[in-house]
Amino acid sequence: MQDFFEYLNKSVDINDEAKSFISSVIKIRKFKKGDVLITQGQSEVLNNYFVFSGCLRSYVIDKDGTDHTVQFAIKDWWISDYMAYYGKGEAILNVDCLTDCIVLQTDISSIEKVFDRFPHIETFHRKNIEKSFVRLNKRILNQLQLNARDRYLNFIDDFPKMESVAKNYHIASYLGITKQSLSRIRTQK
Amino acid sequence: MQDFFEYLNKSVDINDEAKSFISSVIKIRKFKKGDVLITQGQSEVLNNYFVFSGCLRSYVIDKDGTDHTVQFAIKDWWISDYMAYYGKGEAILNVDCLTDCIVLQTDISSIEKVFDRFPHIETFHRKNIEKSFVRLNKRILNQLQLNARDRYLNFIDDFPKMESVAKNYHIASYLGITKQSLSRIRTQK
DNA sequence: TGATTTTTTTAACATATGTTAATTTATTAC
DNA sequence: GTAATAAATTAACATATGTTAAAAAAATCA
Repeated sequence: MQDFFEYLNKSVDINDEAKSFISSVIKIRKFKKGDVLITQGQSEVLNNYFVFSGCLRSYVIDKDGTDHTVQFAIKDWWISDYMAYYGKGEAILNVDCLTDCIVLQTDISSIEKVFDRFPHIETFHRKNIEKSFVRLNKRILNQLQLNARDRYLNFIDDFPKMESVAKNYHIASYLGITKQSLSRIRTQK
Repeated sequence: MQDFFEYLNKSVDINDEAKSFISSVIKIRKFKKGDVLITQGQSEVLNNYFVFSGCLRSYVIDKDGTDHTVQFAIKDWWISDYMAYYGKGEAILNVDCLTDCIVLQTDISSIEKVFDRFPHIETFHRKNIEKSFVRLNKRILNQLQLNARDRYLNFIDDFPKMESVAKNYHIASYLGITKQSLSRIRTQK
């Protein structure tokens, strides 16, 4: 929990009142490798997760059984199915643990209350989501202009730690190629 | 200008003080078809544009001269190079007019002041960007799991008006395919 | 440690999409 | 309205990536 306030404190002043209010609405949860936090098709997604340790992944399994990775998350990252969480529909994605994980669980209605009471925390969040938006813009651009090999090189550059924790086929699924193609790329690197 | 307050008023209460402050920091601008608002490589991007009428496009031209479209914008949409605008670097994208346009021009420092003085407007913006974030998540997912034909069908579904105003090759460049491929898809639809 | 399961690699072949170039159609300018 | 220019289509061929299947390597487990 202290970890979380340290993370917040890097960018925003959190007084005791905010601390105690936040503490009262969040929850630390521990998961095992393979545990599932969100399942595609579930009626709603109310939680957003902040990662203390471990690695999680959000992805969809399509009608052919192929999976497509939207996001990985490690320490200090947030993860959820944001299409359902912000968009208020049923879950499109699965979120599960690639390793044992410790996460902080927030729920949307409490977080909105936090924003209401502490506008500077809303500002902090707003700037974070602006950054996330920028990251996605860059990813779209990558997807549009780079071939598989360059996307891969980019990926290991952007997420150097990811190669050791995610499987080959997880990364392939993030890049939008098959594991065989990634293997091809990897050997002739 | 009145149009803009109507747009805001749909989602947020704007009192006279807010109105006059906002009026003092925004600017209506008219552009001709082909006019350029942002050029890739320019040292910074300080403006975000709200469209009253017409159609604009943001895109990058890569080293081979191929262009890749990030976004189209029509009435009531915002457009800029958000990687540079929020990310504070040099412009990665071009933004120009596909038709004659009337836009409202905002600049980032003034908008931050608006947010400071009127927190409910920041909330409004925050929710908007959450929605944009959701849209990009969906686009990533489309790009990962659909073939060119399905992406195209999706596109005309999402942006039914776009086909009449954007060129074939603009749409192709948004979908991540060549104009020839789109032509192929279109005829055998 | 050895057996089983999972993951990665390899290879032959298939397919979607890209490339080049020519032709047709539509748009713009005089 | 005609000429000039821009855009869209078509076709032959090229290439990146997908598919299927098998083999090799690595990880897990009893």
